[in-house]
Amino acid sequence: MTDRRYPPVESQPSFPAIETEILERWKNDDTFAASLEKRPAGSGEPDEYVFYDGPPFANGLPHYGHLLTGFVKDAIPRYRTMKGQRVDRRFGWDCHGLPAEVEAEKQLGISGHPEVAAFGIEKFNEYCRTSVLRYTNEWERYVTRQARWVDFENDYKTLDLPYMESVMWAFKTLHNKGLIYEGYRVLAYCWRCETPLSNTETRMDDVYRDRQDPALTVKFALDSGEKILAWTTTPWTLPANLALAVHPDVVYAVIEIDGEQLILAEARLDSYEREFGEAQRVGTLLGSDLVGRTYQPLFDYFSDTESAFRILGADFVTTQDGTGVVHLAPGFGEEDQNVCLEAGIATVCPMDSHGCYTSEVTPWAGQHVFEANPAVIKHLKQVGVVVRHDSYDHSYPHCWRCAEPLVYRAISSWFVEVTAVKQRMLELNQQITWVPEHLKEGSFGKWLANARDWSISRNRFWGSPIPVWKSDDPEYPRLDVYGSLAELERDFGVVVTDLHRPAVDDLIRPNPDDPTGRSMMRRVPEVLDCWFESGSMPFAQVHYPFENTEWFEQHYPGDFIVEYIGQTRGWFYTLHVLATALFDRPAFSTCVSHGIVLGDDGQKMSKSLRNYPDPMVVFDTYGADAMRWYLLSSAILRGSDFSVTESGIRETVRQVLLPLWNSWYFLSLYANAEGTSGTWRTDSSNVLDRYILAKTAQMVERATKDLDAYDLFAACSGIREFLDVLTNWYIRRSRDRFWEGDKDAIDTLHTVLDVLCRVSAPLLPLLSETVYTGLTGNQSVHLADWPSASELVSDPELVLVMDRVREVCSVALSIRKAHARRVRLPLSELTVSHSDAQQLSGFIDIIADEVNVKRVSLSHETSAAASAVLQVNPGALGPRLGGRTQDVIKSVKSGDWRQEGDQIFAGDIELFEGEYSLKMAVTPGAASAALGDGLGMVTLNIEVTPELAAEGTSRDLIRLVQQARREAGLEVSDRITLTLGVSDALRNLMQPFLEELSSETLATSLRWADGEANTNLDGEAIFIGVERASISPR
RNA sequence: GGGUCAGUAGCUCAGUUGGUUAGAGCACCGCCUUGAUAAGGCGGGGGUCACAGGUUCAAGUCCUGUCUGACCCA
Repeated sequence: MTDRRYPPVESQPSFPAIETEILERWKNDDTFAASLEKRPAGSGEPDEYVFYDGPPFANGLPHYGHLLTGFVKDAIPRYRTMKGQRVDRRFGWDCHGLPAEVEAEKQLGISGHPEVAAFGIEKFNEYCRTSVLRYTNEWERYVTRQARWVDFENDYKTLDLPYMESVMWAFKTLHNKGLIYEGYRVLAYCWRCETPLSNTETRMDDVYRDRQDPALTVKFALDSGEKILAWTTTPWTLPANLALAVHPDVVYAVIEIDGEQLILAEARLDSYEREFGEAQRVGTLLGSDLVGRTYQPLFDYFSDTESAFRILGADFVTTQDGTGVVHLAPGFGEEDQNVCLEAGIATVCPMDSHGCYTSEVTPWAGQHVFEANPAVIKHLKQVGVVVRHDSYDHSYPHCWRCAEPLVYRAISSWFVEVTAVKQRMLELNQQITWVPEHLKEGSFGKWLANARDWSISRNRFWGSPIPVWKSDDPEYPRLDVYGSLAELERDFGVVVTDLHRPAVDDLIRPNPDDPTGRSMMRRVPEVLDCWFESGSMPFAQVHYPFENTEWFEQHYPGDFIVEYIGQTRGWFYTLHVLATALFDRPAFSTCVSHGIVLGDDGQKMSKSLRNYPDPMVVFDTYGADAMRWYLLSSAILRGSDFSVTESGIRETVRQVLLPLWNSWYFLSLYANAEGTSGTWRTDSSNVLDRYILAKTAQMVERATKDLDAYDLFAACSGIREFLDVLTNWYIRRSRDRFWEGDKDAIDTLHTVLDVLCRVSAPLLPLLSETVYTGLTGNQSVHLADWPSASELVSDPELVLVMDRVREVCSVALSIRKAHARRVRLPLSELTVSHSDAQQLSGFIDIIADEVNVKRVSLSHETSAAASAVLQVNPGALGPRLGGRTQDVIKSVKSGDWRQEGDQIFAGDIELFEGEYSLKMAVTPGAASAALGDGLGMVTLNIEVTPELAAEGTSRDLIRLVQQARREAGLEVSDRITLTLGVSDALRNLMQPFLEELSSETLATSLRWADGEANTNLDGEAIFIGVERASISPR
């Protein structure tokens, strides 16, 4: 067993090469599957941990945002697995939705509803299907390369028939609960493409362009006698006017001209100078005074509309332009519609899908609304209500496909009545843990509180169908909602194998309520918002409730989801809506929400700006673990945005990966030189060993706490700090012991690295795997158990004392620096003066060695080089003294304090135990420095005797020889013959140190000879010759 | 216009229930070290904690307002 050797470890590793090797091994051994099998599913909590994969939309390659989310989606499940829980991870694909259609249209060179219909819905959808799956292989390649373990074979797709059936079930269940209704929703609409546009589409670049429109100011006759002026840039909407809006707080002027009293915002009077320059001001009103007044409609097409033709109050009214009075046509404006709905005014929309007036607007029926503008204006002028007609330049949205100006139009839509469950959603939100925490009551909570009904239908082709069939004859109305394939089969008599259009549209049957047998039941044409589908993921991925009902009950809500912060309005929200409405439960118990990944210039990542390193290049240059650590240790996991820079990734390699690797290299080097390897042991009595084991235990505790809190940022910091202690203290101070093959040291470092690898496994899965498997010979670190601090050493006192030792050394080195005494130059004595100095007694060898002094003295006396300084403790002082606290602090700072026996006075005020401490300050110029707690100090004897100087020179010489060995390319254990060419004086000076020189440099012989000087010692040019000795005893 | 978050060193960010002299990494400068060495250590400069008020014995921290930025909503 003990003759086991570590595998050879490269001193200068290629991390990408190591990573691909591990990935290959995982693939061959199917380590992921093994890690699942090792944790058999039990009865749900607590031996299972439920992770929901938020489906990406894969119509492009993954970018940093996806990779970051993927790293978190991997790290947390790996951690939970090591903690003993089973974590199934199914990959999910979001397949439906507008991006797929847009991509298909682009590739097919067609655009808009009429063209798609002409092309054929079946062919079009078939194209969408292949298009969305085109990138799946690439995605798998990236995800695998980033070392994310996820089940691709058992993935779920929103286009799968079982998935779609579950979505259908959800729709019907909501309908049965009375939470689905059909209504109107105003959307941006392209009359040429005959399609509504989504928010995303109206926010694309180049959508807003300057355009000149007619601007019309018209008079509405109030029933109270005055006329109120409204302004519009869409005169064609005036026939559909149903109300006017004023701002309740705006001041409106009443003016009189030509016997008419006119009302408009006071702030707008100036801009109507031309028309009303002669008018008399006869009154002033607040908007709130006007609210509720009624007026005569301009047209009589909708004159019997209930509650219409009134003045309403609305906050969005401004006095930036127009008259401060807004004409409302609820069918043609979203705000118009909202205000009107609140006032109980129905939505009318006398425009057909081609943008032409319907027959309701009799004179211009069939005419395109834009073309009808002049006719409408002409008519209004004829009836004498036009006050002004001019033109207006403004930025106006255009269709991004066909560049025609858009209109806003009320579209028939299906809604989920979110407002009915809003209260419950807020309550259930209380059960969710949010990271960062402020999201709960912040963005998410506020968003819930203002939730409006959710429009879930889309006038599109590629998606889950709205499962509603309607009678095509209003004489015999009937509406059927379907919730399963079986129901469809029952009514339509065919086996349904595809729920996509057009197959699903072909399901037609006679209306059972129509005795004439003429009317037919036809599906409504819309498809579902794809967010409805992704929100259905927890149950739809397992085909609930048609299958897996028991499984679902045990795995809902999920334990953990993570996505970027924007999903508070997206996936997080739709999950929560459906969970509340369907199951009266939250969908997830913890949600991590990270920020946005930016380019190296702080701007959004942009291919054209080339402001970020290509992920695959980073994988090939630095490796996936470097990228993972870099992202996971950044503030992005605390919700803020974060710039990815190549230098940052390089820095990660230097600060994290290399130290870990170097520690492993170091251990393997010396253990293998000794012909041995380490074993798990925590019982070394060496203080350094005990210290690092205790530090390791603390590191484990902290990492566990941080990972339990999903604080990957903090977990990374803790490990990094530990790496510093490990490499810059433990290993550096223990070099000699390793050189001597000390088994305690080898076993201890072996044990520490074992634990470190396991703690790092979620955060550096590839590197920790290489080290761990090399170290232990075990199959995988990811099959290991998460370490527990109790496996190690608990010795908080030792940790405290050793940390004090490190501080003493650090202070001593700074004194050397201040007095220009290089470390190779031995000094005679270091004195630590501290009331607790004796606790360092077991460590004086370590200190002496580290700071290169002959002797370390411990003293509890205050050194002459220091003077006492009083420090107050305001925390204790404040409660007793109140307002006088500051006086005391001021006195003490100005030196106005004194000690009388046991009593301490600051000014006139006596201070008591606990309210102050007496500390030491160092006299300037002395070779001493205070310790951090101010209760002690370190003094260095900086006198350099000739003996010490000579010894220092000998150390310089040893170092030069070592350098020469290295330059000669010798192995660490090679013996050498050494040739020195120095002056006689120097040779005499070195005489006492020659034995040490030989043993330190493994010189089997030392020859004095001349030679051309090739280096320099203490200002003297000397020659050093190094040759490999022929016999190597090892 | 409203909301959320943020504003701390040249850059990226920590800063725990208010408490003495506000920290880290990077970058810069200087020094040192080297049998882990194309690595590492020590030290230095660099801060009106965005601004203005307020609460308090005491504010980077709590409150109010303003400004700036990001995101969301309108």
